[in-house]
Amino acid sequence: MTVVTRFAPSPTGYLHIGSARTALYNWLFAKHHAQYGSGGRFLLRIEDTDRQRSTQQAVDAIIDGLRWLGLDWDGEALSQFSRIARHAEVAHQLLAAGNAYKCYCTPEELQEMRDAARRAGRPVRYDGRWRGRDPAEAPKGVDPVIRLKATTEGETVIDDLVFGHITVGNDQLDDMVLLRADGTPTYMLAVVVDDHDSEITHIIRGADHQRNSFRQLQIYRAQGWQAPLFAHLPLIHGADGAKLSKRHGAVGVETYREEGFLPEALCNYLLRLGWSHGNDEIISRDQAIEWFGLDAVGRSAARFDRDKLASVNGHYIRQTADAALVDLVLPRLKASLKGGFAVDASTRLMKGMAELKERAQTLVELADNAAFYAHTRPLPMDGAAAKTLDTAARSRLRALRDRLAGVDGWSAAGLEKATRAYAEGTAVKLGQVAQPLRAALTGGTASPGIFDVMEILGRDESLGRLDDVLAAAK
RNA sequence: GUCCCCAUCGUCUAGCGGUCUAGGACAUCGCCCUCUCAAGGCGGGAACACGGGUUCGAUUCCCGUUGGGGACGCCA
Repeated sequence: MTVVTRFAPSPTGYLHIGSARTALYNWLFAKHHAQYGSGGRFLLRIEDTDRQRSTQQAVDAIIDGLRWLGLDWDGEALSQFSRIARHAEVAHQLLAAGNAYKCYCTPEELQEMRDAARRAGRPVRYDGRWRGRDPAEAPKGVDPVIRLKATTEGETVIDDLVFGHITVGNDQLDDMVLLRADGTPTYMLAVVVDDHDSEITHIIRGADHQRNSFRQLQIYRAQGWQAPLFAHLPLIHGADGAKLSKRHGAVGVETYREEGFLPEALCNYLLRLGWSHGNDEIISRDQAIEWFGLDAVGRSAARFDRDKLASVNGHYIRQTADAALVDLVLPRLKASLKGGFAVDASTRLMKGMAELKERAQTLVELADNAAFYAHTRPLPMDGAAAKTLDTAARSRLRALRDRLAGVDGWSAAGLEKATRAYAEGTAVKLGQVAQPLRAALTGGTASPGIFDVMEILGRDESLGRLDDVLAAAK
């Protein structure tokens, strides 16, 4: 049997980090079955029936996010809105079959009903007052909604692929609205119809949909349709243990992209957040496809830990080819350095990347650390660097300057040798010379090995930067 | 309030009755390396929520308590 999964986001303006994980799991599940089972497809459907919220930009944000993460879908993305006629058709079938009925309650009446229930400590739900009522009693001028005539006795059980048996009494499920007064379908109806028509076999979605699944199951039953299998994913929480939302800060995938996280790293982190394969932490996409299964998905909610994400990102940065990192970092540097962007920045970055990438957890950090390579003279000094360049340090640099200038070939090894010889000759620790050098050449107090830096900068640039500092001292 | 679900280090997790004096990763602390910062190596501290069962034996199974989360829309 071919597995068919889907990701069905509603366009809210960004791809939520939790939705991204849901998409990833659906994608992996389908890919796994495509490669190691008897077939798998992953579909994308945009739940855009709420016309107010659904803008093209919001849809684009989701699609961009998925593309960036490398989660491709089979076929065209389906617009749920394009299928409202079909949804209405099913609602009317349900009505004709006696599995649904018209309800003439006004929104105010429903609100009162809920308030009263809450006050009395009763469960808050529709009391079914139009369930058996004669439509002849319908009030004038009120357009009815169509509600499902839900089963009231017994219980509904889901054999959840991650939670196991979950049960709810049918008396807990009320007669939900299928078709609004204006004739448009509700989410509850549209999802079921679309999932059925698309022949979805596995619905993998957040645990916040658990209750919806029970209710939707009743629609499948009423239509005599075979229901798909359900797998609910524990939610991702913020540091405070509550469902991850805007108030927790960055919640959209594109924010992480801007903050310099690699898509592979984000996917790896998200994969491990709620799913495990023994003690494996860094898992390639191919391995993930091979190993992924719903049985290893955890059942408790996980807190989003940015530090761990950053650590994983650091791993991926170190794994990424130098040239690719240069391409990623160059635009960031051009934007931040503006006019101070040196012509041979790209060449220097390429040479220095191997050492640079050991020292960064994000592309933002990488760009910051690489800025001294890309900057034109004179280099700006940060506070600590300026402090390092005190009178004593400057005089040492002045003495060292010509020795360096005399080094044949300007290689890191030769420069180091000359510097060490100078330090030994003047009974000064290497650090007392190397740190001022670092400050003068990079404008900071932390950098890759300073002799490598000098080699990459080249003789003219290095000496020039040194002279800038020495001249400023006069 | 009603219903559903969850429960191992600070965090993510391994564990699927005895292999547990509970393993890994992130974070944290210390040491090594060292021209700085990283990376890397070594090491330390840190958890089975509680109470009952079941069993020869429970982190693992069952029940309860406590704690936490989610859902209760003519939103999706």
